Amino acid sequence: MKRVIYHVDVNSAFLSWEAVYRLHHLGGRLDLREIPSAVGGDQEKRHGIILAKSIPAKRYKVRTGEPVADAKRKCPGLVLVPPNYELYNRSSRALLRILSEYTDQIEQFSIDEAFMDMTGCTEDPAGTAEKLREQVERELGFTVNIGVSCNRLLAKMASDFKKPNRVHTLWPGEIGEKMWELPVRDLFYVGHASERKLKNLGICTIGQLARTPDAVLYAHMKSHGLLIKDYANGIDESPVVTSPPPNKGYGNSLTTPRDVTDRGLAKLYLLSLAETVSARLRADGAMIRVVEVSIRDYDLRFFHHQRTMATPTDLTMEIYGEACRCLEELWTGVPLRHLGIHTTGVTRTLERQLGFFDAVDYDKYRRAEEAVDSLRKRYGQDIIKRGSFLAPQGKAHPFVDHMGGGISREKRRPDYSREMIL
DNA sequence: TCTGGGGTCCTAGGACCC
DNA sequence: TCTGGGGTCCTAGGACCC
Repeated sequence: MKRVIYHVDVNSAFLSWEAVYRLHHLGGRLDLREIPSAVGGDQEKRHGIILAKSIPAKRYKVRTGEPVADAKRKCPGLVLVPPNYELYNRSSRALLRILSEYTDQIEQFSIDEAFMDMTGCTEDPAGTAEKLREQVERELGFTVNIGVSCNRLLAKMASDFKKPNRVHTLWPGEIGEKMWELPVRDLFYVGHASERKLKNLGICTIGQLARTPDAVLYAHMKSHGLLIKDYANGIDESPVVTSPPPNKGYGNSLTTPRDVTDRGLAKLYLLSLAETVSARLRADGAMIRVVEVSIRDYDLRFFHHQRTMATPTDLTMEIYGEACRCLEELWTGVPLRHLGIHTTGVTRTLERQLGFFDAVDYDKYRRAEEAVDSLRKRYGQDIIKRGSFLAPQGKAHPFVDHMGGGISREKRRPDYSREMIL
């Protein structure tokens, strides 16, 4: 049977969701989608990047991921609104509910994108996609593009054609006419670095890439060159995966409101990060052996350093301790604007092998941290705070809420990264 | 008016073992 | 003493995605 795959992509997702919310719940008349506008982080907190923009803003060359300051320079009248991740999660779930009326073979690819395997579900793939597109607009008030083809790659490429509120097909027979003329940068998995290498080889369009000999691509780009050549020819056998694979790693990071030069403050940030990371590990029944600390300095230079532990752990204090040792070995004391903890080497067996010289009474600490987890789950993140996060006068420590979320690819899981534990 | 935060995968070199 | 080859693990760095 011929495969039928849809890729559903919410048009200007965060911005559309803000626009609909303001129209329906705040009784406003202004539709953010019709004026130059964007969702952006707080410049004061140094989170100032564009997370989504309206189509009118796009005409001013405002780009997702660029600094808010740059966007304002290009488009002085730009209306900026702060992000509201809770709203986006709700909107995303509402979309998924409608998609699930058409098939249960759904892969949520990010908060605003999903693949659907519609094989055997429709005699008229494009027509059914039109019905779905109309239903989303009618019931939810925002619009989607739907790409229709026989595999994920082509469906994804098709959904990126003319926007908004459109259905496009990209069957194998249409590749030459609809995809090969596009600049190579538009191809999935061709980023900045690949574009530059390809340009040096005289390859500017997807069609040129499709015809380049394997040996040339392998010599310059190794296996990635062969992957994108397959994509340029519309070749992709990957299945629609309905449940996300288990995490290979867990990490959190934050940009600090001011450069950090004080070791004590840096370690306090690490403790906060260790708490959020290890709470996610415990919630997932995962343990890790490798702790990595990453830093970005005032000059935006990036460094990281990792250590491997003898025994897997999910304890805040062990991860924090290892993170501190990483920081000591890594940091020369240059002012920092960003810190992160990433853990890898995941094990999912809950039994911990007790080392003979295990210094920590694991079970005792584990029970204590689990108790805090469940209190926070029931009564909110603020129910318990560490003493070290409180300033001497009993005032809260001058931290900001650092788990901002973002242009997230995160799948539906307990959403610890959104909440700040401080 | 300087550029967030969450991931995955690949490559390459060195250590270490057989 | 000098010569191998293959495998795994660890670490760092880079590229890509949303």
